[in-house]
Amino acid sequence: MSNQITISTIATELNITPATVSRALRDHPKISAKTKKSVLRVADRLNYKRNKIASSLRSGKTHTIGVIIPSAEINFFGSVVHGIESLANAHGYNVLIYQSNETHQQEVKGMETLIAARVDGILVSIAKDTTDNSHFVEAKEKNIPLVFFDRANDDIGIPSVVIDDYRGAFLATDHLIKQGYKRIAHVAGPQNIKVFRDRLEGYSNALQANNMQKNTRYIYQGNISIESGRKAASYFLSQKIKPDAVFAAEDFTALGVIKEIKNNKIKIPGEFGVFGFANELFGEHISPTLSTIDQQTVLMGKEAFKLLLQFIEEKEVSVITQKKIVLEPLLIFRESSSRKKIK
Amino acid sequence: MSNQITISTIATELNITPATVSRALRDHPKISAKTKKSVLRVADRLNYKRNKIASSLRSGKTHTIGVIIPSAEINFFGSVVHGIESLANAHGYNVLIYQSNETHQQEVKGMETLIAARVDGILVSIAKDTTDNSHFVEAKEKNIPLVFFDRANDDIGIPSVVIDDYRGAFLATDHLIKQGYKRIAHVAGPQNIKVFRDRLEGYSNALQANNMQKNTRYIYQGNISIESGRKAASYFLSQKIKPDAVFAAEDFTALGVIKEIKNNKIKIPGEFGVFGFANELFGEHISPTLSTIDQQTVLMGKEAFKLLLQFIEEKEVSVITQKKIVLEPLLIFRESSSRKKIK
DNA sequence: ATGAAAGCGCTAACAA
DNA sequence: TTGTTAGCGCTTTCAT
Repeated sequence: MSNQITISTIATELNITPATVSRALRDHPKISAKTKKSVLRVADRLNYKRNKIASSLRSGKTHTIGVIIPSAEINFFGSVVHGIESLANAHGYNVLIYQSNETHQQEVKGMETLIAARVDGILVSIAKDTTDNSHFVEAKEKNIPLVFFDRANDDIGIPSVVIDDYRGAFLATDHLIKQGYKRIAHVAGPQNIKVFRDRLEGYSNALQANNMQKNTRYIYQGNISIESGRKAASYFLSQKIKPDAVFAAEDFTALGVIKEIKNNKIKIPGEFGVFGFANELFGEHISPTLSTIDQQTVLMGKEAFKLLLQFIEEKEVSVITQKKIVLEPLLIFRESSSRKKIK
Repeated sequence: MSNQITISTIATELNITPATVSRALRDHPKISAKTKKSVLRVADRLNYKRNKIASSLRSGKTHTIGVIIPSAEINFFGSVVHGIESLANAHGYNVLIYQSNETHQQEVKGMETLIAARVDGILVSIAKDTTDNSHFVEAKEKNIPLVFFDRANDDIGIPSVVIDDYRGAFLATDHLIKQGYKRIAHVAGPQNIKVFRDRLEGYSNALQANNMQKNTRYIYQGNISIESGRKAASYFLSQKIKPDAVFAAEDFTALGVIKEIKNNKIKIPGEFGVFGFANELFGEHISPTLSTIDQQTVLMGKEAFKLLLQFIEEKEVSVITQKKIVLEPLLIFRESSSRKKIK
């Protein structure tokens, strides 16, 4: 820790000034090739490493971005972070992670912490609990580059990268209908999160587009868990006219549905169809394999970073402020949604 | 970004010096309660936030730790990061993530980047490809607090938090034997990673402890994938005297084994037993449900951070340098390893 | 209990 | 093309 090599060390050794060393090190155009070479040589020999803290203090740029996710334990976010990180590192940026644990309070704290750390920009996937958006609005007013991914809010002029949840839901529902299922039910996710509202809407409109009646008793309000999938299935089966298929807002819910339906000795697929959403890993390993929708997580992370980088590099943040990147949902057709039982 | 509130702003307003403000803000004992109160009040009113960059530059502490993981996309690491982060934030530390993508080269780059970012300490889970440890040794020599988790190296005097892979493997194998399986095979993981060597050893010793003969034809060198599990199973089934159970070094491998064995119309459990390792999410949702070993990921993350924090706070890094925390593997008995077929 | 002054290491305007 | 000088905002001796 002692005896740090600084630009002064190099300057002294070469009988030039620290400023020249600094310029040479950053390949400043007005420094002679000769000086650059000798500086680089000495720097290399002494194994000099620029002190980024000092550099940040002076330049005001930390080359660090912050990422706020609900939880690193959720596969989806780990995967998006993977995408963010890979591109960020390639561009010389570090990534600070902060978990909101789905609470508004920790999300606010995360914003404060990251801003206090003087990150150059922040990527956020909004917590389930968040209804008050003032912490985002404030950041925006402070001109801190901010981009949402997946869980976005379109109402406060902050750009985002999302997938087309509406379209994914529409296509999944439509697929079930085309397979010949007649009474499609839906297990919805928390409606304060936009992605789940969109999925519900996609489901509804697909019914409508196929001249099928929307039945409120075929919509169950779930909460992203195996258990709520089970409950939804029980509820559906308790009705006089039972649904014969379910589009679940999310894979774990779909899994719960499958378990409960199988418990009742109803055959999936054939007698009953199921479609999920998220392409969780387990989907292709359960029986029946789960039809679902891939959200292009790694790509989403990369696009989010790219968009943020534009904001960081633009002087006028406001210019591209309404930008929104919508990725295609990729439908994955497996056994659970087909009409014929695949053995 | 302009017009930042600094300690000078507060100082001017109160007609005191920045030094006093700085002290008051950090609750320095020799500052009068009255001064503290007024400083705090003004700071609050102006919404002052300490500039951590400047603070770091001056004090030499960034209150940031770095974490190097093979990939954020792997569930296990996401979960450990979750543990690290939760405790780090509670202690006022930020967490910088770096992914090695299992390559030695990126791991070295990660160390350099994090050191350049002046993190206060680094947590590492070693990349699959890494055989040369000089980048760790150098960090140690520079007195940079360093702690390994899960993928550790015991030979270079760096503390670590791991689970007892040997014991987990021993108990899993022993369990299969106690269930009545007679010819237990093993699908090993990459032997340059210590955890997999330990698991192989635990397997071997469990056989020995039960007076069962070790048979090299019952050991298949896999590489942590479904595919290698399938290949291992085919290989085992091709033998004259076939194994009747498999302890797989990892869950995905176990899944591949199960798929292949089922393909051959052999009943699991009953005719064939399978035990995995890692407690991946899918294990409880496949059929048969997978017996496996939980690695206490979140706890591991927390313990790793705690240990690192000790190092950061100790002046003499060398004192506790040989510390090693070994967590208990938690065996999870499900259907795949029982002797009677559970319907 | 507070002030004065120096400086962490780097960058950037201005000069030369 | 290079040097001079002045900080970025904070912390920390050393005085008082």
